[in-house]
Amino acid sequence: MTVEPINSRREELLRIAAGLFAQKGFKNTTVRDIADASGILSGSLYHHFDSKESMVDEILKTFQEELFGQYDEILAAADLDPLAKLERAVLVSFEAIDKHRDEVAIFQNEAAYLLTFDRFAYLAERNRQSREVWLTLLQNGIDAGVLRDDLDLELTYRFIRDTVWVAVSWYRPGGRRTHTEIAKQYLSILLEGIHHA
Amino acid sequence: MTVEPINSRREELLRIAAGLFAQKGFKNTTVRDIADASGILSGSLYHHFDSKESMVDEILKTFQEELFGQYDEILAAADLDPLAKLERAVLVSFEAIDKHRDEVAIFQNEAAYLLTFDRFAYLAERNRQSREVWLTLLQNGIDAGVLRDDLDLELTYRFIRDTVWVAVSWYRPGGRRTHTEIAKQYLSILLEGIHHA
DNA sequence: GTCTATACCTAGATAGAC
DNA sequence: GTCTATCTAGGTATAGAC
Repeated sequence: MTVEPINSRREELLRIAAGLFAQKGFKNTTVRDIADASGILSGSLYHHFDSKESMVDEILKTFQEELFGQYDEILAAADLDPLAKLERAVLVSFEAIDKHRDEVAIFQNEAAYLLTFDRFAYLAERNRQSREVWLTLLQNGIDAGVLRDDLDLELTYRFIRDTVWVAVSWYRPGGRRTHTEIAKQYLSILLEGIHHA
Repeated sequence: MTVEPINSRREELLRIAAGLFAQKGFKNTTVRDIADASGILSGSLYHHFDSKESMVDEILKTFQEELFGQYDEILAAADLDPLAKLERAVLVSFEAIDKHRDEVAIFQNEAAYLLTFDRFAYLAERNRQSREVWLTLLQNGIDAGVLRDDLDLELTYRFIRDTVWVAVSWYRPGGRRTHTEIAKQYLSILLEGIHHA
């Protein structure tokens, strides 16, 4: 006996829209595309949503609340040392790429464009927050003496951020390697380098 | 005394278009945007170019010929050992980000979309070629014993490719660090890792 | 080489019937 | 909750005057 959530149709439509936004881009996905993929006509979409913008807004907000909640937990975890926290943050990010591929791709590819609209100003705040998280993790590692202190912190942060999220452009679930395996190889390169010891 | 090339107006228009394509995306840049930025009306653009597609086509082709020419030189260089070749390829790539920021950004952000048109099929060929270059450089390093042999080659290739090119999203000439400084820090992380020795 | 004027199409969105 | 029908804006591209 399944309890049918009151908004299941709405969520289904958002799931379909997210797939298209991720694949073709927000601007390049028409409301007719979304309607076609959903088996209805474009006009009918407006019974569920105000606009195309509202759809992508809801998709991103829901996803980001979950992700940043996880980062907060890691930062607050009393039982993890700085290195373990950094590793955990990378693992959690790859988990997000696995579980919420469309949402990550939309945020990666469309944020710059969406930021030109007032209603998406909160995306800039999320970017700041993300920077805070990684910089804190790195600085704690340096202070504890486990991370190199001769590197430019800002560059290192960008290096990590970019390598993690850009993986969404090629990662596919069910591929040769699980997201955990990929995360571990990434961490190995990031921490130890590819130079032979 | 300057020799005015016969096509300078055409190149000027392409330069302006490239800036807009890089900043706003190909689809999201209208021919009216390009005309406005050039101080002419949209209809006048068609005196110089067949279509918007032709413009981006010419921008990408010109850039890629130069870049892949440089990679070929590195691969063929008899006086460089495997590690030096890898370093040189990274440096050349960051140089491209500095000198041809718009073109790199367009290739990074728009290739997936453009590939849906037949006329841009050559972009897939360039991707294959790029993969060949990095895989060869890495394999040569492993064979020579200077690079770790316990990593997934394909993942390592993607790691390098992504970290290098994604820098175009934040690098700005005249910033705190030159492209050469950035390339060297990147190489330091890539080769030695961020873990304290 | 650029402008004027415009054809033609596709986009997001709305109103009211069912 | 979906369909029919349609409005309006804005997009690419063209033709011919200047």
